[in-house]
Amino acid sequence: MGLDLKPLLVREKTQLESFTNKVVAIDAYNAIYQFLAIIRGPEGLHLTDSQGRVTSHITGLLFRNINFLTMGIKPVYVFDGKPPSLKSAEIEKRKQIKKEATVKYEKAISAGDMEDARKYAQQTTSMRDGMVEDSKKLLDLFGIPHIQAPSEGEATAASLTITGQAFASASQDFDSILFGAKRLVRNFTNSGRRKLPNRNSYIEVLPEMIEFQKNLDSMGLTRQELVDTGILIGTDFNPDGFERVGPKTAIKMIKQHKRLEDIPQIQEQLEQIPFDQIRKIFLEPEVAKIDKIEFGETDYEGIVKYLSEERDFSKDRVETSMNRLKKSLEKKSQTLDQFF
DNA sequence: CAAGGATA
DNA sequence: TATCCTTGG
Repeated sequence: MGLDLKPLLVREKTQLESFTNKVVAIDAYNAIYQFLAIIRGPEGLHLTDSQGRVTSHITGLLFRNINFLTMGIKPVYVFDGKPPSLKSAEIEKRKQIKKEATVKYEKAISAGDMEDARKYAQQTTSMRDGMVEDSKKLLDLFGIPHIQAPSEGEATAASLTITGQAFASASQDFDSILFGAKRLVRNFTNSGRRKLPNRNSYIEVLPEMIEFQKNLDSMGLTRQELVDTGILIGTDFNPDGFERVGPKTAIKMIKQHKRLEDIPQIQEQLEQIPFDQIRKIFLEPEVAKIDKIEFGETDYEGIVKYLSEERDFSKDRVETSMNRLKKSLEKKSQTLDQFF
């Protein structure tokens, strides 16, 4: 599960419109994963093409990017590279959860409980061969740039906000803040409704902005202290955190003692944790250095062709959406022309 | 998730 | 017209 910084952060409601003309570095895995988890048929199975290849992530990317481009938002997708070796415990943990979810899914199916089936199917979500390639191919057709991070994608996304090449980084995970992202935007989508895990009740989910400096100020911490606070709570690199330490206790400890080494009550546990290496992952992350982010032209026909001919999307449906995008951009450039 | 038809 | 519900592949 990610890092539970939520209770400590100032999160401000925002809207997609305030990102017009801004470059936003999107955590590609995070976005694709979300699509894979949520875009499913009635029994919890993915959408697929006639060859049985999953297409849920492509559907998600198609419509979301149409919306971004329509609004003049400039998305840049950042893909994960090789995870730091310290992440292996967390990765193993996630695998185990998926394994258990698979069993529960099958049980729910044979019991005929479709609601449960869906729930557990979502938890089995995993990235398969080809999905990254599919996604990159679609982005290329859109003319949307994508960046390969050497290691954690969030680290590279954060660095783009620091160099000023991106206005914000978009992800659901709070790790971005430890990586120093100037702005993190969560729920970077415009559909407000999201169903609660349990019942058929819905809640409004709006984009929210988390500003780095504002948060350091409000917490009264330096970035180093924030990273130590994160380690106390538990990061992907020490997923279990510390016993009986949650967000509130963590920040209290750091405020009082400033650094992990100086908190008396955790010294025994601290010996088991490579905290210095974890600090380094967040404070001196390995990131891609990018000269200039280049946006290309959208190949409208190419997108229709790829999706309808190769992935069995309805040609009509894709065409309608692409035409709407084209029209809206033409209109925009016309009003701009009139201006000059 | 996002679109679009159904519904009131 | 605004919200609900189903569908997409």
